Amino acid sequence: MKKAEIPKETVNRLPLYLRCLNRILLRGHKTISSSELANLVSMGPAKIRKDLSYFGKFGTRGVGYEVKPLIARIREILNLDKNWTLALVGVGNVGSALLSYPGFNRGCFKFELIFDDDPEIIGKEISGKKVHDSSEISDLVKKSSIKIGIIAVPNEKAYDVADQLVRGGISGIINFAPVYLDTPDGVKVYQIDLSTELSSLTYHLVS
Amino acid sequence: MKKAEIPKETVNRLPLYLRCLNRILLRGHKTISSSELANLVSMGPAKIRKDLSYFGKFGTRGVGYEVKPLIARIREILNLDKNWTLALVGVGNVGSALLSYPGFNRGCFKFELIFDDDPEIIGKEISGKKVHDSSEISDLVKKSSIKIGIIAVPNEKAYDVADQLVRGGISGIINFAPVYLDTPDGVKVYQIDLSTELSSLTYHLVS
DNA sequence: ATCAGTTTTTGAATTCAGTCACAAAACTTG
DNA sequence: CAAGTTTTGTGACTGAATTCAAAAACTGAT
Repeated sequence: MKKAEIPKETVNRLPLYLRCLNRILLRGHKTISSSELANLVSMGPAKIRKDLSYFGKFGTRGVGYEVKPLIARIREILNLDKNWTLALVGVGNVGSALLSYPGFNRGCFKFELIFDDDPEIIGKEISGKKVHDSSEISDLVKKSSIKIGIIAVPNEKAYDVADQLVRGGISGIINFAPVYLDTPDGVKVYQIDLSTELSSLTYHLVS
Repeated sequence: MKKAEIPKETVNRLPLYLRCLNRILLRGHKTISSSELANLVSMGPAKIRKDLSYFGKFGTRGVGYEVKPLIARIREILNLDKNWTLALVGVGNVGSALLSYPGFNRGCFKFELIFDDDPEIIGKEISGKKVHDSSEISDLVKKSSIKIGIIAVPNEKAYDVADQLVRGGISGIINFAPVYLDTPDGVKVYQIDLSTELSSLTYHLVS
């Protein structure tokens, strides 16, 4: 596994680069230099060069980086060249927002199973998928090959949902409920919490 | 400004501590030790002590930290003891989710102005606030004392909205559109991007 | 072909964050 | 009040990430 050598901070920046490179490509540029890219993401060019150097030699000196192969390589490193199916739990405001979210990295993410516990919604179709009862989470997930679950339910219910997802054999969770989930070692949790983001912002905003 | 000495990683963790401490307080605990808190957030206790030590001596040795004063102090450091009013642009799925988001740090965040460009929605009331036309953003924001704007519109429109917010005199933006906004120096942008989070996750999920 | 101008590559130097380990402090118990 | 226990606070250490700078490689022009 060569991966282990790539610093985690670098990995965290890759999706950011990817987003910029895709836009660059759309604009028709074939190459980009580290300092151009650095400008676009408000960083130092040296950091970008170092980051990219961790997984091979991409640039040609005097010219810059070829956009297309660079995109392909980053997607490969992040495993975005594979197809990922998702289970979504909770079709409230957040859940619906996710379902209608347009740019899921060029279709490599797809919602496969959708759950809710509202009898009004269960059985209906949303985005062409039938909504299942939340009590069936572990069963249905187990039968599928889904590796990622997304939790978009009220706080109190998040614990139980996480538990069911884990029992269904999930290996990654994205949790929109602002509570801390205690999961076994093999299961990675990503917490997305608006008030946390807001707090980081207010710290910096006072003159 | 003493702030400058606090490592940014520490600041990033404060909201996390805050969330846990609030829950601890609800459970009726008056004090908490660094190792108890460490367990709750899956970290080493030393890191927590170090973090807290950056802004004063809080704990009493042999006992731990008093929860209430600690919460108060963290809220103060993050400037959460002040009232923050927000401008929300875009009342689609994401926008609605935000409006109905319950725990905005004990009411220190409040949506004051709401905008959209859909004639069907403009003029209507949502959460007790009238929805204004997006073309009025810079004017209305300028007249208000709002410092934070939230962008929850489709990608292409995000640039223009950001521009208007900046002209309205905003100093922080939270952007849910997965595009990079180029703002003047005084304006801080926080990017929230689901596919970025997902990508960080997929990197780690392959055996 | 050579030179000037760019821009990557890469190891070294620096800065920053995290861990460790222990002294000092406060509380508890007899 | 003294001995024992717990837990903080912190300086020294270790390791990771970032920046720096010298060397190498490409382009285009003369």
